[in-house]
Amino acid sequence: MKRVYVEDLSRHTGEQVEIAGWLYNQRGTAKLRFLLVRDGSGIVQCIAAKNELGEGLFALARSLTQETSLAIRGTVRADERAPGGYELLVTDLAKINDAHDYPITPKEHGTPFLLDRRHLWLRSKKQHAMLRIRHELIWAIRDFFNNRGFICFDTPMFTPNAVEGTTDLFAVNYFDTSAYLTQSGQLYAEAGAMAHGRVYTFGPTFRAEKSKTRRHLTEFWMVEPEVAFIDLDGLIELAEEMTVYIVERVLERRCNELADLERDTAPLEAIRRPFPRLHYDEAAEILVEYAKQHPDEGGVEFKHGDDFGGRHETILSDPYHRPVFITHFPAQIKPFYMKRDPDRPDCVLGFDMLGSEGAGELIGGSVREDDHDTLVQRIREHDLPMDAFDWYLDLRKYGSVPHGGFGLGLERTITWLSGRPHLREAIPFPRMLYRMRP
RNA sequence: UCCCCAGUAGCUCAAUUGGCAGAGCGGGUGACUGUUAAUCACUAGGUUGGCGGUUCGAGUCCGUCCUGGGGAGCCA
Repeated sequence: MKRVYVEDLSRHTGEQVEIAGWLYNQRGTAKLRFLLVRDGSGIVQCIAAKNELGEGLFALARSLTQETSLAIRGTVRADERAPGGYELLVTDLAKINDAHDYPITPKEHGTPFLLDRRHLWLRSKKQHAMLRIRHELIWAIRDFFNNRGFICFDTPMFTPNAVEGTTDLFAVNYFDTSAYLTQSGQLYAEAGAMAHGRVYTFGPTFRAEKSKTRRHLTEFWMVEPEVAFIDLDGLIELAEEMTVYIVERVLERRCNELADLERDTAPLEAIRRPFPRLHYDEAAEILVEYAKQHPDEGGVEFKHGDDFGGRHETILSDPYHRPVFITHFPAQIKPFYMKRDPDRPDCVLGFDMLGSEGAGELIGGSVREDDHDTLVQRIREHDLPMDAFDWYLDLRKYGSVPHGGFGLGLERTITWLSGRPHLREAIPFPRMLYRMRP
C-alpha cells in the first residue's frame, strides 16, 4: 500500500493509502469517531466507523489518547465537512506507541507552562506554522543573496575580542585561555568582502545583555551581507529589495501557515518599494514634537542626540504602511567602525530599518570606515584594545575600498511576518535571560 | 542592575469588607453514526510558592525569600 504524507492527500482522492503520525485530538460518538491525525506535514481528519471497522478495531480507535503514534490505512475522499477539505475513511489502523497524560491539552495554557514543555509545544499547530515560516524565510534569504552573486561566508562563533566594546559577551573556556561567543560576524565578513566582493554570513549570535523584553533573546540568528564598492544608497536599496523579496516569498509559499496563525496578510501584501526614508534630524524633530503634544504619555521624552527606544520606533513607523529607514544617526551613539558623513561629520553613513505595524528595528547597517588612520583614531576614541584589531586594520592597509553591509535579525523578522506579539516563538528553543531549559 | 505585576486542583481562572476553598477544561466511568476546542450525566482531584508576623480567625493584611512575566537601559 502506498505510504503518503498528509500534505499530498488531495492528489490521492479515491485511492487507498497509508499514513503514519500522531493523534492530535479525537471526538465523536459511540459508533463514529473523528480522529485528527498529524504527520508533520499537516493534519487530517480520519473517520472511524464502527460498522466499517468491526468491534475490535473500533474499540482500539476509541481508546487512543492524544499524541499516541499510529499508522492508518483508508480511502481518501473530499468532504466539505472535513477541516482542510479532505478526509480519510479508515479501513485499518495500528497503534505504534502509547502516550499517556499528554500535558498540552487542546484548551488554553499559559506561556511559562508551554515554554517549560517547548519540546512538546513544537507539535502544536501555531508553533508548527511559526517554524515553517522560519524555514521559508531562511530559504528565501539564501536564495536572494545566492541569486545575486553573493558568496556564503561563514564566520567563527569563537572570537578573541568584542566587536563593540560596550556590549556584554558570553565568555567561555578555550583551553588555557578564554574566548567569547560572537555577537556579530561583521568584522570577519568585511575580510570576506575584500576577497569575494559580495558575501553574507548567516548564523547564531550571542548577547549577554540582561534584556527582559519581547524583542530580545540571548541567542539569535542574524544574516549579515557585506559588499565591497557600495555606498549608503546602494545598501539601503539592497535592504529594501531583500525585504520585499522575503515578504513576497512567505506570502506566496506559506499562506496556509499564516492562516493557521490567524495573521491578517493585508498589511504585508501592501508592502511596496520604495520605503520612506527619514534623516535622523527629521526623526528627532517628529519625536520632540510628539512628546510636546503628548505630555501625559510616559516613555516618549526625547532630545536630539538620543537613541530610539521601543516606543519611539513605533511612533516613527506608525504613519507608514511599510517599513521605514532612518539614516544618518549621530556618531556618538554608534560603533567605531561606521564611516562619518563627509558633509556632516557628526553623523554616520548608517541606517536602521523599522518594520511596519510597530515591529521595531529589523535591520541595522552602515558604510564602514575605510581609511586606516581614521579607523585607528576611532579605536582610540572608543578606548578599544588596539592589538585586537591588527588584522582588521590590515584590511585598510592593503587596498582598502569603500564598503558596507547590514544585519537582519531573523527572529524579529519572523515575529513581524507572523504577527505574533513575542519573538520567543520564532526559534525552536529560545534562550532568554531566565530560561535555558529545555 | 532598576521599576511594575503575578504565583489557589494536572491546566486556565474565581473566591464581596479578613469569616465553610469553587468553576470550566483535562483524567476516569457512562450515553450518543458527521463531529469542528463536539455535547450531556456522574466521579476523583488542594500543605492557596516558602518562611515568619498581625488577628478569635489569613488565599485575602504586613515583612522577607524564591520562581516567573512585562518594561527601562542596551540592542537585531
